[in-house]
Amino acid sequence: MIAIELLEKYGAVKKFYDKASVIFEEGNLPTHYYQIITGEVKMNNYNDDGREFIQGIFYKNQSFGEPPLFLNQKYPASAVSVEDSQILFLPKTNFMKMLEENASISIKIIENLAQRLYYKSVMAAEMSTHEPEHRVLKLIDHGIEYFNFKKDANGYLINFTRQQIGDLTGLRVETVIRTIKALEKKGVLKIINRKVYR
Amino acid sequence: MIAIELLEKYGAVKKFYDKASVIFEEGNLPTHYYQIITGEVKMNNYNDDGREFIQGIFYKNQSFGEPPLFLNQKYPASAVSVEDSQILFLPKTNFMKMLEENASISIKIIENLAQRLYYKSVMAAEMSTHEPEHRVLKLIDHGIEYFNFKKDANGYLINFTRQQIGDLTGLRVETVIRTIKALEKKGVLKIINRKVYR
DNA sequence: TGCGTTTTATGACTTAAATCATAAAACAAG
DNA sequence: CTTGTTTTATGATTTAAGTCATAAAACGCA
Repeated sequence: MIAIELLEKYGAVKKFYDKASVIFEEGNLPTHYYQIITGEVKMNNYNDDGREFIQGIFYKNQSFGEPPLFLNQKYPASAVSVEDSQILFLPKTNFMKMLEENASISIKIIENLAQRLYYKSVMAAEMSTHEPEHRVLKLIDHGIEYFNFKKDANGYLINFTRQQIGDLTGLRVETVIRTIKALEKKGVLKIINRKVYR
Repeated sequence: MIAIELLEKYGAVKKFYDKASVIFEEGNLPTHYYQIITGEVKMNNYNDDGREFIQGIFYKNQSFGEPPLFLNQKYPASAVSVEDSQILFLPKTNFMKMLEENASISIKIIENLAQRLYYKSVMAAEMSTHEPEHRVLKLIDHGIEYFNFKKDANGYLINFTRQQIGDLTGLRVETVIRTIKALEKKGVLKIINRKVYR
């Protein structure tokens, strides 16, 4: 997260997105730096037969879509708002200028990329094992650590739908539903009127 | 890649590793920055039933293992030499000092992390589709673009064993062998005395 | 408040990749 | 050169997750 005042100093502007609107699309070249003021954004792919894969979900104060911006490569995935969202836009050239003039920003960006790479590494290893229980549980535990899941008397409320868990882990909804039930039976998580707690 | 002279100026030292030796292990805390002078290094995990997953393979002039170094987190994978290798070691504190004093290094690190994140994103989407032909071909094409595959009259020589392709894509050797044969039959790659060309 | 959509749920069936077994060719080491 | 190991190879069988069908509960919005 970069301070909003600093971004605005370099010319960033706010834009509003209704739920389910496209912010940028897979295959396009990056033109801006994006940071979420309010709302929720997912980055996703669709494969040949229309199946969705969610690369990641981003919340308030998080940025997304930087890697291709730095590499001048096409976006490998699209960005879509999951909720009504307010996004800060900063044109690439201004963003680069800001980086040059504010050395301390670089280390923040490095840490942010490192964090995301860490997540991808862990999930890649999980996804290669093919064991649904592992995959789902790793995702949930990662979510607790890095997303804004709320804790209450029942534990952490996992703020994902079964479908989202499926799209994040490469599993089908039915498999996720059955896996979550199996994990409940094993006592590692709770289902309280359809909501998942850990 | 950071200039060797600069690294040495900050106190980096060379170490030699025989083929198949461990450079650091999953679960340990990072202490150094590592850069390959000669040789080849893989980063890998083993899951509960002993199955290997290769996070990535690194060659001459490439660095590896930075994300946990920046985050102060445990390594999510181990680093093992694939060939006899010469590795440059720079202690973390010196590395951080070097970063502070050489702003231009930061942007290189950012680009490097961005590149790796890009690869992980593409492979994650591929791996979620479950179609072996897709996965194998994406890996091969990525290898051509970013690894040191040599081109000759037959095309690019894919310098991976079937087992390595399996460990990088989450497929079993037998599946990789059959998939490569299928891809050959379709004419998208060639097998010339057991070696794969594209 | 009512209606369409999304989410969760369950059972039956199919299928593609994993597993198991076995072996030949190539390579590496002594 | 011999021997042990790794790599490539192929066929038979198993199995776990995907697919398909169907539906109830919950949610959202008009």
